[in-house]
Amino acid sequence: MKIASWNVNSVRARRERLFRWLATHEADVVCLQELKTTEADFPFDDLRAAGYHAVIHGQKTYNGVAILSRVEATDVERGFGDGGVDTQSRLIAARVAGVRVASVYVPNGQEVGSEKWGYKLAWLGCLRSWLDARCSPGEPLVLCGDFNVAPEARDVYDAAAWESTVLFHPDARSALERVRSWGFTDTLRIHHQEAGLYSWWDYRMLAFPKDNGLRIDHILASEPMARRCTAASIDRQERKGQLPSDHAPVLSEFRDA
DNA sequence: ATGGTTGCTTAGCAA
Repeated sequence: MKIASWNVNSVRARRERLFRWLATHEADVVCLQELKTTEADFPFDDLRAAGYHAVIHGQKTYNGVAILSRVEATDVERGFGDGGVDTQSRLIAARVAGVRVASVYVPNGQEVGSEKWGYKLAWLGCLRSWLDARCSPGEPLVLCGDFNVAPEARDVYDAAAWESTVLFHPDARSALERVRSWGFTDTLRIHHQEAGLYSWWDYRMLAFPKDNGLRIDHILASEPMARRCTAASIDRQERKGQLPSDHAPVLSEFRDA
């Protein structure tokens, strides 16, 4: 099973690129983030024609997450399901061919110390609570998405400079580690140890040509899935050319149970 | 050096 995760930064703006990418990579499951649209404007019909079912937790203008799958998903959950205060569409989970898949868009946090920063750290705490309450480390589970946090210095082009920002601040890294330590393995690091593997580059300041990137998109696997992980990669190619997303897709492959 | 770019929505915000 080939599983991908991609922050498309508007599914409408990325429509052509998305369909071209799906046809090229033939993933079994694709988690999307930052749809920036509701179900009304989501291309369900064209995706069906391309061979994908889709379940989405949409939102107008901001956020929005989806799971595309060759096999139809069941047991769909939208949000933390706690009847709580979270009005932003940042989590969808479902079962696909015996594997539980979650697509998350963690808040960016904007500026350390801001209200949005507090929301980011609280949201990551809610994600850990959701895992504790609704999931088991012993089940086949993959948690995919834009976490808006780079785990380690080797995931950041200039760690010292980025440590004071929301994407690599020690408090953000601690909050991410608290999620990971629930029982996940970072699948990219099963297969690749080198520094400089990035999934996001700022649109500004020639960040991509200079390779000033960070690895903030992750496919985390529970132990039963980590054992089955045979490959992991980042599709840096997709960041090139005219009007790309600012994120590259990340991919991991899993052998059958 | 608070710049620079993209998307949504239409002047300003979010990333």
